[in-house]
Amino acid sequence: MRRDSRLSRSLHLLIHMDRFPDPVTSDHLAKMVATNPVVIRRMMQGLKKTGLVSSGKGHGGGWVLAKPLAEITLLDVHEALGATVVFNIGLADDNPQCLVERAVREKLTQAMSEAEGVLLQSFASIRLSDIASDFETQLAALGSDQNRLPICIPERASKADQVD
Amino acid sequence: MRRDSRLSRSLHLLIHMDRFPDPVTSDHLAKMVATNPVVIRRMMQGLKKTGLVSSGKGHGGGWVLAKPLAEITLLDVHEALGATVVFNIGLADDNPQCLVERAVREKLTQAMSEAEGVLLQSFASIRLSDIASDFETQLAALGSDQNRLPICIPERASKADQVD
DNA sequence: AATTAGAGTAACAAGAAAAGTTGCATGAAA
DNA sequence: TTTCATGCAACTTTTCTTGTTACTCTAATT
Repeated sequence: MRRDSRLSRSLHLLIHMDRFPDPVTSDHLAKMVATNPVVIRRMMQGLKKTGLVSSGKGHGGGWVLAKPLAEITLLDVHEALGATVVFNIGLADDNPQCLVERAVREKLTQAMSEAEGVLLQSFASIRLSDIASDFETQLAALGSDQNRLPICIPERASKADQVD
Repeated sequence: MRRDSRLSRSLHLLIHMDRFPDPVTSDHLAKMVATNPVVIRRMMQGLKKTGLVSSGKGHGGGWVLAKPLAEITLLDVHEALGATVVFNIGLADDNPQCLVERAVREKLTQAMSEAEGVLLQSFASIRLSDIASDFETQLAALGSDQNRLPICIPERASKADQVD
């Protein structure tokens, strides 16, 4: 089953953007997650509308965070993406007049909205800075053995620090 | 986004089957939910394997419940369908060596498995008989005004009670 | 025995949704 | 004025689910 990986992807990219001094282009972001720049732009539109990021055109343009990571929760990103549907389980509407079907829908709706509430509450309680510090901890644990390149390769490819 | 409506559909059908004296054919069930008999058979295979229903071939064959509704929970049906994926939210695997991506995956996995636990626990606590009695209550509330046909039309089309 | 009615199953077609791609317009900096 | 970037629309590709067809096997009825 095909799942929406935009939340996961944008969290990943937003944290990388925070570590970058300059605006990051869609091209650059696309390479980090092995996709096409247009896919990135499409995904970022929602984040821009809700004020999580901003974009600049032309020379030196690209994407920057509009808020510090500590002021962005997973719920903010989730909602900004317009990801309305959390569950993969759907309510059949095969025979709308049937009271049996309605009773089924009602019970399933109850159960699912309870669980959705739990998920969204978790999301609301997690800030991007929490994830970033998890990352820093892991990175520090690796010590100076940086040969493993434990981050996205394009992260180092800023103008000041060209790779290859 | 396309959601899996098999859970909803099979609950609906299982409750109708319970109200039927005889085995119900795939054809009959298919008409109730406006689909093809093969789709029904496919869906029922899992339920059969886990002993929720049984099937008979040939004349007078069809599907019957193998257990009373009170001994079947939503979780039983959910698992029997092999519906492993509960969420529509996926974990990107764009750059597996990246520690940022890993930190994101870890946090999302935590949040999602907590919510999944809540959902499955709800499912475990709801028996099909609970839904059936909700339905009976609604049906009784309608009184004798049965002209609205508040159930699937093919429900009445048993041999003993032919319609049209 | 022949017929009819059903499940079981494999292979294929249709549909839908997300992801990816291309091309071009627009705007900003060099 | 050229270059580099986003913005956007249209199209293609991919992938998954659902639906469909055709056939086999089995059991009851006639």
